[in-house]
Amino acid sequence: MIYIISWMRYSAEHKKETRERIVRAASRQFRRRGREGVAISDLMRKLNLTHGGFYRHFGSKEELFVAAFEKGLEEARANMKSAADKRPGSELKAVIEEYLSVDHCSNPAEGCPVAALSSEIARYPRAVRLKIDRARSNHINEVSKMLPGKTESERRRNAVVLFSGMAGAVTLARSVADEDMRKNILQAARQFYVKAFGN
Amino acid sequence: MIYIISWMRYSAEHKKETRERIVRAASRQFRRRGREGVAISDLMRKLNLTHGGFYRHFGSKEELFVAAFEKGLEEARANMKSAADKRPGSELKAVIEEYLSVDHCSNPAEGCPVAALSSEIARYPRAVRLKIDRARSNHINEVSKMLPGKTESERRRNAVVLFSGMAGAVTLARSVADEDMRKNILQAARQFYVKAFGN
DNA sequence: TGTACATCAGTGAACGCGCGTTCACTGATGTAC
DNA sequence: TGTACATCAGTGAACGCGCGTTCACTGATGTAC
Repeated sequence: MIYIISWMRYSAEHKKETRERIVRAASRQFRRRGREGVAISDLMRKLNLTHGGFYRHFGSKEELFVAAFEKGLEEARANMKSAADKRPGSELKAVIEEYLSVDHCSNPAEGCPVAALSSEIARYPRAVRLKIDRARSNHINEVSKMLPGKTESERRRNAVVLFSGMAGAVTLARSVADEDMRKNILQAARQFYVKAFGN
Repeated sequence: MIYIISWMRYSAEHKKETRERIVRAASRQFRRRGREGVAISDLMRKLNLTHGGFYRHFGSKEELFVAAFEKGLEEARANMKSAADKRPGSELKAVIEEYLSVDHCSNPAEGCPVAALSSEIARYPRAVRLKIDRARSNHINEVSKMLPGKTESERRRNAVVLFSGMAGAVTLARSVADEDMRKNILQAARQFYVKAFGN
């Protein structure tokens, strides 16, 4: 790692790549620990950088958060796509079962940023939330293509209901200490949403 | 307020009442601002007390949080009961519509603590989460009495799915900056959950 | 009944710590000449 | 082609602030005598 940095230092692509590395790491950390739980200096140290350089890439922690949230949505869509591709003919069912899996529940860092971060986003300044609105609207548009419904707006409504509901179930399960209870929550939700939406 | 304190000072009931006032205020503040967003000194100042006295009532902020969460669940049940009582014959429908109302969405401080706090609880130490498990299990027991289902465990599963799903919808709506979008989310969820569960 | 004393809720200064942000500095690079 | 210079990603000390927690102190109360 260190030698990669040193022979790449100051190359044309270098800054973009560093920024990218910061966003990727931040996206995972924020989903795992929440915004307050991630310190810029820890984040930079994990990338073999020091905290001072952060401000060559971002104006503030807030700006990083927004970029990280967007990156998280992209990753989430990629995960869904790979789950769907594995079960042609039951794509939506596959996505639901993957979203409500023990694996997704136990690994928030690689999971859906809406499930991990919505309740704190609700308390952020309006300017931040407006940027997140845009990223999320786009995400819903993409995701709603999988959903049943005659019109686009009906598919969007279905996507919002399904994904917010599943996010609620995963968030509740994550907050539960008892493992059996956690599994029961996920299983009950899986059964319900597959019946309500799954093909 | 101040003279109430002074003539009650050191009376037998006084300590219990002060503790109660702290829990009640904390419960609202935590739901509104999250755990990190509430400072002990601000909280005490609002009650015309100073921060030093806090530790005569609680061992730590964590201990207060657990008590505040329990108080929040009690308040949430009281709200549900009052919504249900207003519409005999459609109790569950009334509760669903109240939970997914713009009013509940706009007032987290007086709302459901599961919707407001679950995602941060997921990151708390296990000891805290175990205490919250107990309070929440009891809450689910109470709430599941309203739910359809032949057996108690079926009613509990339904309660978990319904309330986690609604909590997810309210949390998502709260995180959205655009007001129309927020209303659309709540309305779509209301329609869906009333159809799926409401009587 | 009156007085000395222990109790303890509440006060407010102080401590320690973490963290976002700033800033003077470094040194490798590309460019102007 | 070689040299002086501007650029700018990255460094690490320092600043300022907020906050949880501690602690010596206050003073009203109930109690022992």
